[in-house]
Amino acid sequence: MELDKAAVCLSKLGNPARLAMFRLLVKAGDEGLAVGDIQKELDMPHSTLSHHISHMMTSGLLIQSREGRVLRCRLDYQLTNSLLDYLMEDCCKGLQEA
Amino acid sequence: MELDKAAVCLSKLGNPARLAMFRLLVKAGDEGLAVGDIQKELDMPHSTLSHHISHMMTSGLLIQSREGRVLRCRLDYQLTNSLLDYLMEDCCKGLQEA
DNA sequence: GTATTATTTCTGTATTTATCGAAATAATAC
DNA sequence: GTATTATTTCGATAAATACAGAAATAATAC
Repeated sequence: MELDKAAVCLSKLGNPARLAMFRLLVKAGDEGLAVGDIQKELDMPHSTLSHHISHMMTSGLLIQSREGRVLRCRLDYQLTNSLLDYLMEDCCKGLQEA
Repeated sequence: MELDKAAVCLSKLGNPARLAMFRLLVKAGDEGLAVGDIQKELDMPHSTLSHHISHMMTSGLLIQSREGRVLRCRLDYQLTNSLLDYLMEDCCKGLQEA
């Protein structure tokens, strides 16, 4: 992963409401959660929640798919893992590039 | 780790300049880096760099120690690992608390 | 068609964060 | 003591982000 991409993802996760949402989705796993389910857990105005969801989508960490009237949210686990790997990449190898 | 603590750490890492600094320190390992070394790599005004360093310190991810005229920066690897662990904790276990 | 449910988009305001020059502090050298 | 080096703190301005009410869209049910 590139630094700028990682920074965007981390900045999105760095908000308590969005991190709480992320944690719910981690627990939910591949099934994901409907926006309404997230709303029930986090209890915030619709517009605020939706704003946070759209932040998460622009980072790519969250993927939405419509199921009738319901929008279901899932994490992109591959991207999530790339992000976590990136943080510790080349640990303790020293500063020289390559 | 608690959600709010994790959110603070992630928000600090979510800035490109600070993430670049974090990555340098990951590569540097236990030796860490002097502020001046970081400055050389990142090339930004002293005051801006110092501001970012102080952000990293308030999160606890970065620890400074004085060595004569030089301030040396190291990562708190234990905290860093707790943060990474926290993100994926209880993955796919479902939403019920416990 | 109208009503209901689920969710987003719009729009504005409040708050936080980023940036950086100039002045200040801390340590060593002379 | 003065000078030099390393780094921070202060203070101001610019930019980004968060928040939430009201209106809009999308899908289903009737």
